[in-house]
Amino acid sequence: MLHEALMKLILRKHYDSITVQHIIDEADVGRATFYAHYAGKDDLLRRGFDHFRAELFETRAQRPNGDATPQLNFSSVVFAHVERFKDIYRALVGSKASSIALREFRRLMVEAIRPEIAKCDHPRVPRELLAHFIADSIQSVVMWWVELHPELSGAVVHEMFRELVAPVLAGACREARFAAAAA
Amino acid sequence: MLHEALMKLILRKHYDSITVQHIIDEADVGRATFYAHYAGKDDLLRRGFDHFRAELFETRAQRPNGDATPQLNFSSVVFAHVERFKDIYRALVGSKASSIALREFRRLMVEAIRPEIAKCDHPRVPRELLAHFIADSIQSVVMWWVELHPELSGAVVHEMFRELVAPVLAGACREARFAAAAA
DNA sequence: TTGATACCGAACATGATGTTCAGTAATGAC
DNA sequence: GTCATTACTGAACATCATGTTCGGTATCAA
Repeated sequence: MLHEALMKLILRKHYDSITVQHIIDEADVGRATFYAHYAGKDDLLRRGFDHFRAELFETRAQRPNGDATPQLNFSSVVFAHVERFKDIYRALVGSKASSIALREFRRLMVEAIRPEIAKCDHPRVPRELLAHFIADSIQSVVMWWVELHPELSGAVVHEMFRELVAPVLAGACREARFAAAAA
Repeated sequence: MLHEALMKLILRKHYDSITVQHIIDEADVGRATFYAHYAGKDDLLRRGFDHFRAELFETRAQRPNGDATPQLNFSSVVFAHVERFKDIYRALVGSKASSIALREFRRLMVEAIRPEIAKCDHPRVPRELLAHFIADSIQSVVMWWVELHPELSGAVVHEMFRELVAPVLAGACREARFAAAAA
């Protein structure tokens, strides 16, 4: 209920101007109750990403990536998710909440990418940096999408993402180019 | 004086816990005076980037990029700048201020990159997205650097950045690969 | 019936914000 | 040297969100 209330409010007004009072009014919940569960509105927002995490890794589990080629299976799940909550993301980017939301988003992406590129090895770039780089690549495309071109479909933007990232992977992972083009 | 005071404080304590009172005490300035110049501490932080902008575009002006190949001249200036204020950046990333700092940083990068890739044309990705993508690539490498491996030198990290971005440019810009490798 | 658990909501202390205002210091023109 | 302008001072203030406390209520299970 609290998460839903927060999302409703985010669509209605700027995140920074939302107070705990607004949230509990919207959710029809007592003040003490709120603080019994969450440390504050930022905490509430952060924990909202738990749903996304569950969704993401559930899909990952279904499609295990056995071979050495990074297929970035999860990226389509990510773009589908963002498309679903596009309005929320657009509202979050550009508020002070973005430091929380983007940070959480980034953590998730790195976590999801790490196993994908476990077998890769770039000659001159540490694998950890590569993981962060790809994570931020997703974030980059997503931000451009929701902020400047929300009219585009998830599939189209996803394809642009693949175009941009494929050559990077090609430099680090054997046959990554083909894998990226195929999936 | 106010900018210096804020930087001192950022090194000493977490940005989020810094108040306007702290800043004016440190700078030995009256409260009313502060608000006469800045709308708040976030505004002060934001305007701090004006120095960086000046530095960046001054260098750009000195090294005009006449031909069609994006040399990303400015990127070395960026990494030098970050190295100089590494401690500040590290402190900023991970605070709520990062939404402000990163946003401002990103704007600057996009602004600087746009003319560099003016002559480029990716077959399947809009040029504007490419500009944002490269801007965020810088940000990505910088964040990884200051947050996780601050012991590395700017030159080393800069080289990693080139390695990661070169193949992307190669796909969009004629002879970009060579230009990136040379400069 | 009893105990546990969770929720309510008013009240409160705290602390930061941004504004106001009367008074002071410095700069520059005439 | 005087006057006007401009900028700074610092205390006081109203406002507002925060997070906590506490007595009381509802629900559910043993």
